[in-house]
Order: sequence, then C-alpha cells, then structure tokens
Amino acid sequence: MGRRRPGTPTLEEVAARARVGRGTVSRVINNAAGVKESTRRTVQRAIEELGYVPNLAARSLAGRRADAVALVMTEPDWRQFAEPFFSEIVSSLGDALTDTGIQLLLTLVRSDAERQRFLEYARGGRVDGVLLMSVHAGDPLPDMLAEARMPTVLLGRRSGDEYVSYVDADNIGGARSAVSHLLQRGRRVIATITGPLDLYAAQCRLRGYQEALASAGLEGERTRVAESDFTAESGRRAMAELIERHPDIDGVVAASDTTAAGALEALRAAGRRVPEDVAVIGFDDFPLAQRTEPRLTTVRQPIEEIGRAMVRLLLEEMEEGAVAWRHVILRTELVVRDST
Amino acid sequence: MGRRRPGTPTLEEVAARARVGRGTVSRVINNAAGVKESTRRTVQRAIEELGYVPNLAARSLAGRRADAVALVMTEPDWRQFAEPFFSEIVSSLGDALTDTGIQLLLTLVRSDAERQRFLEYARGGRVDGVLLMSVHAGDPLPDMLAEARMPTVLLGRRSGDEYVSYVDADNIGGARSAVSHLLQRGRRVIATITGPLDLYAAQCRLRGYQEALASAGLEGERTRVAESDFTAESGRRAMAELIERHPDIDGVVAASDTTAAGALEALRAAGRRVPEDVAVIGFDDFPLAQRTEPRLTTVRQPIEEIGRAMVRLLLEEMEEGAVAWRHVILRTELVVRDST
DNA sequence: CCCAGGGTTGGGAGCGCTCCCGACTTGGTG
DNA sequence: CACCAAGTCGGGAGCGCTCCCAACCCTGGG
Repeated sequence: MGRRRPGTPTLEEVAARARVGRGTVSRVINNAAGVKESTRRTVQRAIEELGYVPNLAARSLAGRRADAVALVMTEPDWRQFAEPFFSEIVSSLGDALTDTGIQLLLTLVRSDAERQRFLEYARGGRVDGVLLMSVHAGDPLPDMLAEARMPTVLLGRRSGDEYVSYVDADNIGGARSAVSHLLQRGRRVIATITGPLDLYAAQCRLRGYQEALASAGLEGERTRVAESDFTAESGRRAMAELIERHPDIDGVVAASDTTAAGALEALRAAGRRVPEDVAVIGFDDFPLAQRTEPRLTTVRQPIEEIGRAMVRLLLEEMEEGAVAWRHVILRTELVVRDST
Repeated sequence: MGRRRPGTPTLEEVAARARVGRGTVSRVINNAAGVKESTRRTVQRAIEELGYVPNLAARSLAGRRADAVALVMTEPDWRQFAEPFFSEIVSSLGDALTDTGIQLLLTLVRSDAERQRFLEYARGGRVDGVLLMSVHAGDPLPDMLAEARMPTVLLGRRSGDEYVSYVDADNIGGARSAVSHLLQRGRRVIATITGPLDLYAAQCRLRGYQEALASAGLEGERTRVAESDFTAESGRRAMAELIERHPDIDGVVAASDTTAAGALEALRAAGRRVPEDVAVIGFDDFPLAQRTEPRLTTVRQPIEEIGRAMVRLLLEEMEEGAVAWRHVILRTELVVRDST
C-alpha cells in the first residue's frame, strides 16, 4: 500500500526560510490577525517560493475539524440521480458553501456496505457535517448519524421526523394551490399523478390535492390518482391510464415537471388539447417547464433557498454541536404559464 | 469556528482496556498478521465496548495516505450531469472500488474558485488520486494535477493528451461500424448528429462517420452534419434541421442514445417511419435504448469496463507514484435492435 | 529615563495514529 | 536441559499542524 506522494514542504520549512517561528507562518496561512504587514509579506514570499500547501491531515488532527461536508445520496435507484432536481440542488448547495472555505463532497450510498463505509468515513472525522437528500422511509442512516452525534440536515423530511433537522418545501400547500387554481379555471374533474409514495414529499403532495378537493366540496375519487416515479416515462404511462379510466378528466396535477412533461405527451397522443380540453400543472419549476409545449404552469420550489437554508442549518449545528433540531418549511409559489 | 465533535475514544484507550499495547490494537484494526487469535478477540471486544472508530486524520498523517479518491466533474454546464452517462459511470466506478477500502468522493468544479479550492484539497493530501470526467479542451486542471504529481486518470482523452493516463472507448471505430451497418442495410444518404465538438469524443465519432463514408466511396457532405449537446431536446432540433435540409435522408448516426431518442421524436413528428424511411443508430447503449419506440440500434460503450479500467490505472499510479502514463482504448460493439 | 500595556513573535505540548525495532514467548531440537 | 527461530507484543519516534502562553518589542505618558 505504498500510497505516499513525494515530499511536500512543511510549515516548519517555510518558517525556517522566512526566519520566523512556526506560529507566525500558521497565522499567515490562516489569515489570523496579529501579524505585522512586513512579516506577513516575507512569509507569503517563502510560501510561494517553496510552493507550500498545508497538509490537511495534520490540520484536521490538530484543529479537530475537516472543513468539509458530505452530501449523501441514498437513492437505492441511483438513476434518479439523473433527474434535474438533484443537479439543481447540488448546484445551489455549492453556491451556498462558496465562501465558507468548506469543501462539498458528494457520496453515493447504494448498499449496506457502502452505508457502513461512509459511516466510518464520517465518524472518522473526514467531514464535519452531513446533508442527506432523498431519504426514503426506512433508511437507517439518519439515525446512525444522530447516534454518532454528527451534525445532519435532511432535504425533505420523512413522516414523523422530529429529532433531526430538515429543510422542506410546503408540499401540501403547493398541491392545494395547484388544485385551487384549476378549480378557479372552472375545472371539475381533476386527477393527480403522484410521485413514489414511499417518499414523504410525494405523500404530502397527494394529501394537498385531496384536501383541496375536499374543502371545495368535491369528491376525491381514488381512481383519479395514479402513481409515477418522477420520470417522464412513468408520467406518460400514468396519464394514459387516467384518461382511459376517466375520459372526462379536465385537469391534472402532476408531482413534478418531468412527470407533467410525460403527461403532456400522453395527452397529445390521445388527441386532447392542453389547456383547452385538459389543464396540466407541474411541480418544481425546472427550466424544463418553460420548454414544454405548451409551457407549463407549475408550483415553484425555491431550490436556491432550500440549498441556502440547508447550509445555514448545518453550519449552525456544526457550531454548537447538534444540541437542537431545526426545521424549515419553505413556501411554494404558483407560476402560471400556458398549460392551464 | 468551534467545529469539534465530542470526544471519541482513542486507540490508546482501547489498548488500555484490552491490556495490550498500541501496536497490537493497530494491527487488529488493520487486519494485519501476527496477532494471536485470542488477543485479537480481546481487542475486538474492547473496540466494540468503547465504540471505537479510528481517527482518519491521524491515520492519514501517520500513514501518508487518505484512502480516498476524487471523481471530478468539470462540466462548465453542470446540467450535463443529469445525463445518464454520468450516473452509469459513477455507478461502475463505485463498483470497481468496492473492495479496495477506498472512498469515492464526487466533486464539482464549476469555476476557477472551485478549481483552486479542489486543488488545495487534493494537494493537501485528502485524496490519493483523481479521476476526471468530461474534460473539455482548454481545461487546465489535468496539468495542474500533473504538476502536483497527483495520480490522475482521465475518462476520454483530449486531442494530443499523451502525458496523462486515460481510458477511452474506440469512438472512431464505433462510429465507423455504425455507418457500415447502415450501408449494409442499403442506406445511402446518411447524416450524423454530433455531440458538442469541443469534446474530443464527439470529434472522434464525427471522424469515424466521415472515414466510413469516404472509404465506401460516398461523398461526406458537410451539410449532413448537425451538432447537438447530447440532450434529447438538442437531438430533436438537430434532426428537424437535417430533414429540412435533406428530405432524402435515409440513415442517421447520433452521438448518443439520448440524442437519438430526440431524433426519433423529430422523425415521428415529421411523419417519417423508423426504420422503414429512416434508420437511426444511437451511441452508448444506455437502458434508454431499449425503451424507445422502436428500440434503438446502438453502439455499445463498455461502461462497466471503462470504470474498472480507470480504477485499475489509478491504483497502479498510486502504487508507483505516477512515473508512467497509461492509455487504454476499449473496443465498442454494435448492438442491433429495431431502429435499423 | 522608567514603566505600563498593547502589538508581535517563538516554540512547547499535544492531536491520534503507523512504523518499526527490540524484547519477550513459545515450542521444537540437539 | 540449553539453545534457537518463529511467532507475538510493547512502545518510542515521529507525521505536520494548531493552540496557547510566555517572552519580547515597541510606543507614549509620567
């Protein structure tokens, strides 16, 4: 296992070259106050001349921190990763971390072995905190991290998750507003295409749909609900199924823009006009929503804010050492375009 | 910056509890030989009772290795990440690393600042090697890593890349075989939809297309070439454009399955039957290729082997300290389905 | 000219582990 | 029963950094 790399200059060597003490060099590289400007410059020159780079293992060991956080994807079906939601979130997290000096590391956890390995990595101190996305109902990872007292923030809660911090969008409210909008537009036979129902977010959106119908005095029929897995393909299938069961459908609330895009195709194939015959609403407001034909009315999730909030909560937990749990629910917003 | 976590037991404490020396405990946790079975069990019990987890920073510092490698995505347009190619590769790399005890970390490099930060991370010794995917022509990262003597393996070479290790598929050969196949099927007006041409892989596929046409004595017309960015949407657009320019097209070689899927839609929209009027060939052989209508004939890239080869090369470089460059070109394979 | 007090600086004491050498146990041999 | 090699073990010497306290340097007021 000879994995060592060629000798890099050490802090001590920089100190010798600049004719100062170790402490001074340390202060300079950490931008700490209390160093005379002239000294700082001397040290900086020595650093450049030697091409010095701090050894992060030593820094971690002495400083008891890693300056890195992990974003874990536990998606058992890792292909979901290809959905735009992931890349949008990852991007926003990256942005939110930009000037904290913290490195964002993505890791896959696709099996028990990988979960175990990651846990050792985290407990071993290679990261200071963990962001978890797309956590399914039975996943033990959050509890394991909690037990290890590792600061953790979930994206999207699971039902009953109180003893862990999370950031989530107001899925129920979003779905309600989608249905209300359709009702206002005079639609009366409204169906929904849900996401995978082992995801709490998908359950919430379904609940919002049902509640809105109920409070409008309309019967929420079970048969007007079809499940998808958030992909366009499954959206198409679900829509086809719904039309067949209920030819009189005049409105659909989809669980994501991707799903809605699939639904649009199915409607076109069935000869239904959108929005004239059937109005369609998506969820997420991804760039995709503006490129469909017609452009999609959709419930906007504030992805940018979600990322920022996750990072903020995580930093807070890291600061205080996970003594409290924080929950943030972000408001959604209906974006009306041409499909309703 | 109080980022420290609560006190974890140390190796020394385990040793004390098991009434052995530090060295013995170290041997046990590293599964080294030369420990009596009974001693090993005693130590193991102590480890469990204390819930001991090795401090990886200390291990790195003393052992001069990180037991981690990074997979860097330098895609300036990070949304490409959502393409299936990425998740397939990531999956195969994960598999290839499973029993090496090495943690795979994905990192995004979307800007100069992020590139700099990653470089410090890598040079600081947090990873033992770097895998680079989707490297565009002008990207300075490979050279920077080489200068730091960091073991590095590229996925897909860039033109003229000799002084860096890489793994690539035989893109030229793959494209040639696609064209040959169409010629055999009696097609004579063959177009191509390329990938983004600043990617060497896309250039190679284009070259293969041109060479195959030339050696069949057919004129390779420039106007039968349309560029895409590997997305379905751009494939659709490119195809529409091609049909307009050349209504007599009877064969198309697309630069990826996703692009081909887009092309299929455009053909359908234009009332062309596949394969009767126009034969279509994809590239990659993703699961998608079997779900299109009709199922796609495609040039298979051996993703699994690519991942394994990348890991193998990287491990070799890590072992010897980047003293040589290795190049592996993997054969592609034509998979004939219903679209030709 | 002396001294207080703030601004700088040096370097000891770890952080928790691996490496490795020397020492101690065995059990078999002569 | 002495002796030796192989099998086990203990613990010193770092790895390169941060933290922190003591020591030093000035400056200005008394």
